[in-house]
Amino acid sequence: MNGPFHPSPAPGRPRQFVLEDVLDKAIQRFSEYGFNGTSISDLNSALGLTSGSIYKAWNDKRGLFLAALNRYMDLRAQAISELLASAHSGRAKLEAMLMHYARLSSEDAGRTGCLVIETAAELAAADPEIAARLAAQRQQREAQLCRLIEEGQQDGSVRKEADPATVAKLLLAIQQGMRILGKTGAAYADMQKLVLEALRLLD
Amino acid sequence: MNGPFHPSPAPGRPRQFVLEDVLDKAIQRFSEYGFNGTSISDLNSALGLTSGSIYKAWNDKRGLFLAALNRYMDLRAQAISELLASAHSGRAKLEAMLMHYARLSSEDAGRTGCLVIETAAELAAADPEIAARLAAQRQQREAQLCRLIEEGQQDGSVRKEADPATVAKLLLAIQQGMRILGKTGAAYADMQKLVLEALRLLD
DNA sequence: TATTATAGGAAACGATCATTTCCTTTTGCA
DNA sequence: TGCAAAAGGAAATGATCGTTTCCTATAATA
Repeated sequence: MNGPFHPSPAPGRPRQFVLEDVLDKAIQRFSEYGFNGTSISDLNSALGLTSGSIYKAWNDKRGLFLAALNRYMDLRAQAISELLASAHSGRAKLEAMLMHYARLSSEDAGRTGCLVIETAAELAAADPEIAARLAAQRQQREAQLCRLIEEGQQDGSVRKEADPATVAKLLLAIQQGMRILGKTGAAYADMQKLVLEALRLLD
Repeated sequence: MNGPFHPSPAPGRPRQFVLEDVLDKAIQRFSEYGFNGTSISDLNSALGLTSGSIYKAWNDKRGLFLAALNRYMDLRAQAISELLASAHSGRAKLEAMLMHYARLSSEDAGRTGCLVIETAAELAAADPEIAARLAAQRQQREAQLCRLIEEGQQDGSVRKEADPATVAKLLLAIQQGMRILGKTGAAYADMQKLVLEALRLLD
């Protein structure tokens, strides 16, 4: 009956913050300092919430982290989708995607880092459930790249001799590698040149 | 007078463990679980040392971590040096180096991960001194790759039109990207194919 | 206006953290 | 054989951790 746009509000006092806004702050904090490097006390100031509110909303610290990780993955996938919509060949889409990563990996955004990579580095060995989540998302990203390469091979913008699955892995490695470079500082101009060089893989 | 090979031992009870052996265990532990994910209690069991011995040898947890990080960097640089010595063109050296990374990034070794990348992801924002150390080591690695590319351009094994500094950054990104792929599981055969594809950047 | 349901938030909880203390053990040397 | 010096190791320290408790505040509803 009640859709999300004319909701009858849940009983009781309504939440006084916007979940998504707080998750964005959590993404920033966890990306820079990691899960274990962020205490609840840190989160109290970073999110502007007391422990009570955090635990009511997400059960525990790990629950908040998972919510932030999921939102991060969603946001990034959505940004890529929009990017791809405005490019009109397999190669143009791959170029747009790589240039997007050049921007993400440069300057301040680069130093903030990628929450997925931070999580893989910090928690893959310690938390099998999170590791499985990361593996699944990587598989999706790899498949997406593979489709774009095949699209490029069909429209003639990508060389036909390339093995799509292998090039997809390689491009994914380049994307993630740029993110690591960004953690210790990368100039946008350098990352752009790097991407232009990487595009030779499609010729 | 006394060289390191016929030392008059330091006064007092001699250390009952080999520093390097313990550091290797610390490298393993920190690579998998990170600095903040490893407690002194964890180290007691992982290293087989009590807290007293750890603190006498390295002052504190961070001191042990820095010693492990330095040893890790040294070991890896040494392995690469040996690899390069047995290759005889710029391209062959770059190929050997990339194939070395394919091995490091695959299977169990890949899941263990790279301590440098783990540290960049976890501590670059929180510890400026460590961040500077990482930036310096990255600069060295980049310069080494750059020299190998230039060597290849001179011996004709690498295309002369490539900008060595840019290709160096790109190869470094590929190496580090492979390491991230390895954290969520990578087959050696796939990483090998990835490297062969990447070598097209040198044509 | 009273009730019910949930959020906000301060304070307290036990557990675990990194580190230190202090005593024992092992070495070289007088 | 006793002393100085440094390592090994158990136990204790204070701080901080994640989490819970409990009370207040704010909403819809009867």
